[in-house]
Amino acid sequence: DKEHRHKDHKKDKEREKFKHSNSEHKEHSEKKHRDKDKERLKHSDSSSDKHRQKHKDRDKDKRREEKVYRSPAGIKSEPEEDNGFYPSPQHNKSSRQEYDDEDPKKSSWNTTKRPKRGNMSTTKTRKMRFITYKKGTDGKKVKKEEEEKWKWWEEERYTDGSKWRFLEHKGPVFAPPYEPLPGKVKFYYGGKPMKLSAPAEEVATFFAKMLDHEYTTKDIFRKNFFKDWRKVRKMDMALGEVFRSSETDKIKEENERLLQEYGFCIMDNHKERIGNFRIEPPGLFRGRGDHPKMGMLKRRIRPEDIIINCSKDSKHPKPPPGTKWKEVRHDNKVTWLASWTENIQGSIKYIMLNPSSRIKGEKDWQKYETARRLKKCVDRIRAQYREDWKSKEMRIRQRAVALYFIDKLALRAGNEKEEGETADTVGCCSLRVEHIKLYPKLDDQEYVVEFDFLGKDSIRYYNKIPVEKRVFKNLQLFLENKQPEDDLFDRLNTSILNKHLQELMDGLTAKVFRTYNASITLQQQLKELTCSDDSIPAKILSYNRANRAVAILCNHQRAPPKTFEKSMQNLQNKIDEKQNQLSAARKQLKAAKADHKASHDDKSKKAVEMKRKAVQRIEEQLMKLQVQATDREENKQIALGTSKLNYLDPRISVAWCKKFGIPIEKIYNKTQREKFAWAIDMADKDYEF
DNA sequence: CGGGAGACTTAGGAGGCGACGA
DNA sequence: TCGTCGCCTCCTAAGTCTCCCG
Repeated sequence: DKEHRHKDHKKDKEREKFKHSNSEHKEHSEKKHRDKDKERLKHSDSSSDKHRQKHKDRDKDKRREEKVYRSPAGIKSEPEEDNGFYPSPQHNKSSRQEYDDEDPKKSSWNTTKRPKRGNMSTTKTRKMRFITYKKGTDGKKVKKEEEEKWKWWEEERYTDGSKWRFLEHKGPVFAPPYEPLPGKVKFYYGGKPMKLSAPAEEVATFFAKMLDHEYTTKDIFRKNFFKDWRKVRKMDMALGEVFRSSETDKIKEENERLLQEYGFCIMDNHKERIGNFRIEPPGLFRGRGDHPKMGMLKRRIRPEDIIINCSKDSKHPKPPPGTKWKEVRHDNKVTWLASWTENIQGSIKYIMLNPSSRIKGEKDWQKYETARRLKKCVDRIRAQYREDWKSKEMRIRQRAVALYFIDKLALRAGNEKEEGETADTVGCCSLRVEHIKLYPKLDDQEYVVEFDFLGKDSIRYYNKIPVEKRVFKNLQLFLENKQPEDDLFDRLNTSILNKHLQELMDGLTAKVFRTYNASITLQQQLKELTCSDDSIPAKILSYNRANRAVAILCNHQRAPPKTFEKSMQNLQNKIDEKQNQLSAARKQLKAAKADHKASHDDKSKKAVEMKRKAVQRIEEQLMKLQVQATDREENKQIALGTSKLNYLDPRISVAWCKKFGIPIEKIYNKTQREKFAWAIDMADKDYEF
């Protein structure tokens, strides 16, 4: 249970094992510190203002002016063009821009310099073959399924900030309405049966569904739930038994049919998959970590809550019979198809496209191009922040130390959060005094900083790292005259930091460092770990290890699988068994040898050879099992998926596969291959991040 | 300039499903 | 054939960052 994580001491201890002072690879040579940090920098009014309680009124309905954009004609059938095979590194490169331009100023992702996206309807559609493997009907045969995929990455992009010209979709799928329990099922309160209205009953079932979950034992959860449930029951009394049961039964649609009907949209002449076309069903809010709002009722979303976004000349989606949309707008400066305001935090939720879509893919690609531009100037930036450690100004020193952490430890930026609205988690800029400990000497290391805080999703970050003396002295200075709950960087926030970064490099923000460091680490690790004469499984193990190095750097953790101990035990049993087999085989070999010594005949010689081979085979099998066990153990609390999906430039992996003859399916599953189609198509074996 | 709304990315868990071995 | 286990998909929370308004 995740929210126990930071409280459960044992688990924390376990986690600690996997965290170590990583990131040494980014250590740069340090000049001798002449600066004795003599000048004392004041931070008189330090931490006061950042701790103010903030209030806000989220319910204000600030409806913006409706923006209208003219769109060109609708869907046209895509021209058939067969160019290339899958994967196809040999596409016509001349037809697209080069993105790895040497001069960052000229980079094609620089918004102002971006080449124009032509009129989409005149652009010839480029396609690639996308192959998926499926089981045939006989259950055995593997069927190759080829599909033509649009190569959006070979087309020009919009330069005017618009995201599309034409957008048509069918709107979201609503959660099926509540079906009341049969009359004989009764609700008992204080031992007495009690009649509940359908809405009250529904909310009661939300709780009931979670009964075997840890959540329901939590005080805050129960309190929040009961408070909201009571509201529902009060409403019943006022309104009587009015429950919208109009569209009850016919909702049991086939999932596939629903997907086919609502799962796609037409954007700029192309059919694209929608990411989340289902509206989130009502239920009890499950926050992560120690969330003050856990257990609150997440209310049902109705058509009247939904804002639809589509192009004016498209066939607008129809609301369910007897209902209306909140609004239909035509804003092509955004990518979402529908949105609504959620009632727990008052934030907006969106329906957007799948990661395989052009609109997401372009953005993803752009993200890695920005990170690659950082690669070109990271030395300069590092030199600069090291220089800034000596600044006379407190704010500059804080900025420089924070940036150093973000770079070295891949910490998140750390926006300020509203107190009491969410779990108490922090990132770099929002670190508090209580989150770090300084050790001038620890074991055999000097100037060690110990980090211990809850980050995103209340995942604990624990790390002890030696830092440079100047950083250490600065930290001591920042800590002066502060309480544990005061901000470590009281003169800094993410907005200040990002503004500074923007000046250092166009498009640079704090999170670019995470992307950059993750990708460069993968590339380095792959270079280091891959042996060209290893077998394919051994190479894949190396890949996973490189991936794991990144996951550790980014602190991507998971709860150990529930069955972990058991499956580990099973594996261990297998290993033991193999070991027995091995010693048996060895004995037999010995016997055969003795036999051969005695008889010296051909038959016994053959027997010796046989036994020798058997021993060898078993040794190999044992080795394999042991490697598997190590791999699994190492991966116990590490989640590889997040970095693979969000931080690692897929072209590095693709290049690696091509270079070593690894089938791409070994490292990317179908979904991932769809998301990274652009990279699979364009990266050749020599790609350098 | 600060605060908040808005848009979009990043995140781990639940649950389903299929491969595989007993 | 059955049970186990690990992978995949879906889900939605929780971040980052930008923009706009007063």
